Amino acid sequence: MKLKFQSPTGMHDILSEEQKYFKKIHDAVEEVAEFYGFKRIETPILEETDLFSRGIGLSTDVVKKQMFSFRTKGGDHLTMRPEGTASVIRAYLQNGMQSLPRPIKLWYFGPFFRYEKPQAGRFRQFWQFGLESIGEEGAVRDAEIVQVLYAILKKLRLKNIAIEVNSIGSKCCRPYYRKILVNYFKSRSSSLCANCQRRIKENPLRILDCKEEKCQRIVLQAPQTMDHLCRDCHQDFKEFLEFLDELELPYSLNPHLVRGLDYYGKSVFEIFSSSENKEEGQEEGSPALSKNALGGGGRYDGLAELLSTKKENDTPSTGAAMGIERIIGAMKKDKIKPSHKAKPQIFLAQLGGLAKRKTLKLMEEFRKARIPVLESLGRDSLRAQLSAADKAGAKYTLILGQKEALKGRIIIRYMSTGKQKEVDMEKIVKEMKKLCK
RNA sequence: GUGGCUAUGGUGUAAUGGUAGCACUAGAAUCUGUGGAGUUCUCAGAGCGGGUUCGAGUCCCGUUAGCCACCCCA
Repeated sequence: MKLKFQSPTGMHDILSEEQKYFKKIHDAVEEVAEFYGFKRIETPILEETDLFSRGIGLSTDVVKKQMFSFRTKGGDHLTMRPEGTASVIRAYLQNGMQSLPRPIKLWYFGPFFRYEKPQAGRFRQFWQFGLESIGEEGAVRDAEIVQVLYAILKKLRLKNIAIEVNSIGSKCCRPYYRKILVNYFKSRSSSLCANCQRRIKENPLRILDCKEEKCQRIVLQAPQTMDHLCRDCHQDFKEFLEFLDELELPYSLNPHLVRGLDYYGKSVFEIFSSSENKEEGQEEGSPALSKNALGGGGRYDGLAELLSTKKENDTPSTGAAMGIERIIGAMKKDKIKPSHKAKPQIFLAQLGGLAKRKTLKLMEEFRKARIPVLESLGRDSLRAQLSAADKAGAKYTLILGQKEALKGRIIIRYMSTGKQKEVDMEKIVKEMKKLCK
């Protein structure tokens, strides 16, 4: 098929089938987040490039090679947002939310952009929702975020949700731990994959997350962050786990969990949906259980300060984000159908110019009465209209012909039996309201 | 950024290198005021560019896109 135009690589139209899933997820997020006191915020899709490069970290993949950046005619450097947290903190600072009672709890839902090679569950334009809880420290806020994410997934009836948690320490202990880790890896660098040998310098924490088998073996023996936390961070993490226990959340410790964005510190977590791999056709040796990251988050205490020119008060914050398309993927694997709206049961058919004019007006009356109706105003033959009504699965067809229009009457046709009756035009909306109950 | 697989109407598919066919969908007629079946008709196809060959949907190369894996992440 040759098309003159095609959507850009990794960017897709979201058609009505998919919209049902989006709506279902959006509604679940809205309901749960609002219940927990989060307020909706929507930030621009474009931001100054520096907001991300400073906020997310210059050495991260996201900033180094995944941003859609460009220069405006006026010379500004803008970037299509690759994630939400930096924007939300910018909005917090710009709108003087420092003067609001803490914590400031916000949620968002929208499209994000990363220049990557698309594959399963990974697109260049993708949708996320996120939660940010700004201005209060304490593990209870981290636990609350996890709880809200979990509640949303549960509301969507997802099964097999797993949460992995870790603490990567903060300013006070991470540098020290990093040094120990570097030493450890250096002494064994010959057994690491090429990638990880490079990482020793650039981002040693990420080695913990490497999937190469030989690296995994080294990582197993590596010093763990948890053993090198300062007292503060240790206490904080302990409390975090206690809250999770109390909430009876299905979490497990993953000492190798590190997040890809620089602003994280202390508690971090990721949420997975695992599902049995039972695709049609025989899969060649794929694992019986596939684990899919739906989202993740953690604490980012220093970000507000980093993004501000003034001296900010301490703004300890925590948050998380989840990928909509990935949740949809998990829903499909779990065979969860998005509830679809009841289909309209009424079809309006018309014959002749006068009737056509009246039909358009009649539609408006049905709309005001909140009764959905279908039509086929473009077709003139009654046969074609009835056929369309049938295909649409209408229960009743209202037939307004020239004769009826002149008399101020209209015909109700019961599609299953073929019986018809004529009623006054004025009473039709009321009548149908009764029938459709 | 690296690698693997794939590419035929709107959709799903078929054709030892030799006339691009089928099904569904859509539109219409049969029936100019009455749907569901039948019949008939219509719209509509090789991603793009090269090469091999008398001849390419089929083989080769390139390219683009899609899917998948690595990487990274949501």
